[in-house]
Amino acid sequence: MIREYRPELAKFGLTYPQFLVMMSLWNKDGIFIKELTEQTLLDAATLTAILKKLQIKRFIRCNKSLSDKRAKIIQLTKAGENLKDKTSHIFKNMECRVELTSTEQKQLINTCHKILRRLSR
Amino acid sequence: MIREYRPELAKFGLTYPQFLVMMSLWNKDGIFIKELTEQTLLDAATLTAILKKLQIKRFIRCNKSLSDKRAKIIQLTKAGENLKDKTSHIFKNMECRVELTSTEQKQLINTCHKILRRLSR
DNA sequence: GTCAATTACTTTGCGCGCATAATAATGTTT
DNA sequence: AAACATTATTATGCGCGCAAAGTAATTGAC
Repeated sequence: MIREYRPELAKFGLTYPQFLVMMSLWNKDGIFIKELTEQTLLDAATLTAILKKLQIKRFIRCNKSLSDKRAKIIQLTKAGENLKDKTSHIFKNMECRVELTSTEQKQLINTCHKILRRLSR
Repeated sequence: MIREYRPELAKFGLTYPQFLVMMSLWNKDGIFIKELTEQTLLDAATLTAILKKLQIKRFIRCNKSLSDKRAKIIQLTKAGENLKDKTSHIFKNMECRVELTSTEQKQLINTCHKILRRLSR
């Protein structure tokens, strides 16, 4: 599925993991990297690299937090915000191509969560 | 799941993709890289790199085919064959940890195949 | 038989994914 | 207040995963 996302996302200069981060920020802007690792399940080291790329593309800004100087606050730029509507069709199209019933979708997500839970204890 | 396989596989000097290739060869030895790409769903370029590593570790041998000098035949060494029994517990342990009922397993595999089929047309 | 198209594989290059270790700021003990 | 542990993030290094381009051998068309 990630491979299939590639050509469409490439039109907006994004890879799938970068898209994941953007989706997380569209859902909640101005958060710490810590929170991003929880939302995306991406590793902190991986995120550092991805955020660097998104910064170069001017989709996000990273500033040191004043309350905790270790932490960084990740914020969308105007261009980053605008990307949300421009890319909203991509997920819908994939959902359509994959053609799972809502029951199948729920079952799949449910099974994956079950596996994750059992492995992480 | 791949991450969880890592520590156990590392004891035998294998990564998960390398293990995938070995499993394929345990199932059918002496095949072309072409057939390995179909069995493992790994890219040919990716396989080239993985096979190089397995060769260095002396688990496989690669020889040019006589009937078609473009193709390479991949064969298990004795050490490679022996690894099969030594590692047979690894998959079983994972199955046990994940604890899916056989219905859930079938559903999951079925759904994944469905997605693959629909994306590749 | 010759030449173009196809096929099997390799090379290169980039972006993760993650283990490990480092750095710097914050919390906690004593 | 000093020493230690913890936390947030970054740096380093290796192994894929895969697109794109390259090489060599084989097949197919004429």
